[in-house]
Amino acid sequence: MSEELSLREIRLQKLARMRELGHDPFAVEKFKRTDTADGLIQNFALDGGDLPDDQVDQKTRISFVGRVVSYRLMGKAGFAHLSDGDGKIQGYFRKNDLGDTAWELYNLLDLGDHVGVEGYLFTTKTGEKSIHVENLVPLNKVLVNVPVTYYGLTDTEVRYRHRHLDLIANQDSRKNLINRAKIISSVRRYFDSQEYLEVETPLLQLEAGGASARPFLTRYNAYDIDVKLRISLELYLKRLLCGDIPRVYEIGRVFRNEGADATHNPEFTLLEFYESFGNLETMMQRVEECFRFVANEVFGSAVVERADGSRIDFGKPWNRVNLLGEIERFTGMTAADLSDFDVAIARAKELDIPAKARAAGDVINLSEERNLGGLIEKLLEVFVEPTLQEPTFVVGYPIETSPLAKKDPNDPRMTRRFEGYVLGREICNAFSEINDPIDQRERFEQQLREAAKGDDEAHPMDEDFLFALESGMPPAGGCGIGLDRMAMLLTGSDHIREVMMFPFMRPITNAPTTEE
RNA sequence: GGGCUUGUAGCUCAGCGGUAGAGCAGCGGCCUUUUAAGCCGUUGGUCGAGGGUUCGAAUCCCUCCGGGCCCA
Repeated sequence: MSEELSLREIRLQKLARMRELGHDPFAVEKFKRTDTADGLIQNFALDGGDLPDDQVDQKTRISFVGRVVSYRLMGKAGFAHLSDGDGKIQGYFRKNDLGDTAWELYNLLDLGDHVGVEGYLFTTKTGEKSIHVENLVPLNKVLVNVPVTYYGLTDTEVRYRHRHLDLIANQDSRKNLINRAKIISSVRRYFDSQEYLEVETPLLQLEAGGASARPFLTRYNAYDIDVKLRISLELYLKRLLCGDIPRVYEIGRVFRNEGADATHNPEFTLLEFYESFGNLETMMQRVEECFRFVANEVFGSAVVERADGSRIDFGKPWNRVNLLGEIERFTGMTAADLSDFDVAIARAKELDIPAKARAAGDVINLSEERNLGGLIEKLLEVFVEPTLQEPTFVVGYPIETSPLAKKDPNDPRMTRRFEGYVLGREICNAFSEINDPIDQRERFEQQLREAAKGDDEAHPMDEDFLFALESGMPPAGGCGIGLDRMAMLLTGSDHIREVMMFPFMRPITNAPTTEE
């Protein structure tokens, strides 16, 4: 073979030679495998199978399919490790046992090719459980280098842009991403087991509501109208409560037109669930049960041990604290101090809150705060959130930032809303849902006033939703959980991209070569 | 949006003003139980892109394009 040939050309020639030999890899449609790699290794041990070579049970023939991840040719015999993704097992190939054709096929293999093998199990001189291959069937031919080397693939950009390579090369990535899928499947099983109905609601909406975020805009040509991609699931799910579906949930993609960082991707997977005749305490129980259920199902224990060695116990109830109480505890600002915006700002200056924020490694600029609710949430974020390492529900959120939550009957400034925190990170948001259509309309009107003042994340008016409330919605609790963040929490991942198969990546404009 | 950091062979990385390197992968040999096989030989690079400084730039400077971390 000419040495000037590219890697691709060399492999195409090998492919051509395989076809000459009557073994076109791409013509093969199926290959029956009897075992997985992990299964073979385990059964091997169960059989007491570490037999010396002369006692090998040649009757137990097995077939296996895998990708070539190592290749050692030694004259007229050779080895190759075959991976089925989750595990790998070594194959031993001998010219005398394979015959001339299969032996040449073995010689034509490259790292990354898929092959089917048939043979029997044996243990090598050095003690590795292996397949003594008697028949070899190439199942494809890779045309580029596949990163199956000892060094693996560490370039994060390549890992995210070409996830299949990451899945081949990195067992840790593979495990995280598979666990993410299992977590979501387990969440679904939990709600199914609790008589919740799983539904799907529209992604294309005329007004994107249910959360504070800017939507993506798109165009519906047939109707000649602008539409928006949803930013939450909330309003349609509550319309189903109005339709007397008492327990309903959706796991779906939502889209928020904002920056991407370690905890944000422009599209992410949201779980929202609503339960008629329940309130925020009901939601707390659901969250506790759901995390316990998922931890047990996916990780085999209510105590989750994360990759970084830390442990979280979902077996016990979450801590419950009052938002204003915690702010007073960590800042000295009392509920009375936080009863009026101007009073609060003056008191914050007295207590030198900005300096305390700097001491905590954060920033509070009092002149940037526009209303009491915003200030309260800022204080929470800077002084309280970092302290919430154990699973904790923080109860009682300001009315200005909670336009869909019922008022607290004991404090008109606050709502019957909580957020759940673990390891200092917000993990869920829940409340007793407003079912008073008059109250809800007033809240929306207040949001319109905020929008007029320049808040581009203020909630839009939604007459169809209000009509549903006027038709009668039972009292209900509702809760949202970002499942990507839940997966980060449970797998110990520090970046949202580690638990999303295909995170959004900025396009490459000066197109570098991705092959050759 | 701001700061720091990073981009060199298919992969993992070194080189940081003086003729682009190593290991692995690839290609040609030898080798019928190897283990990141070994031995001999060998191919492979617009050093992310563009501009500047310099006798000379992967290296120093500027802009841009990606990635990561921190902050907003």
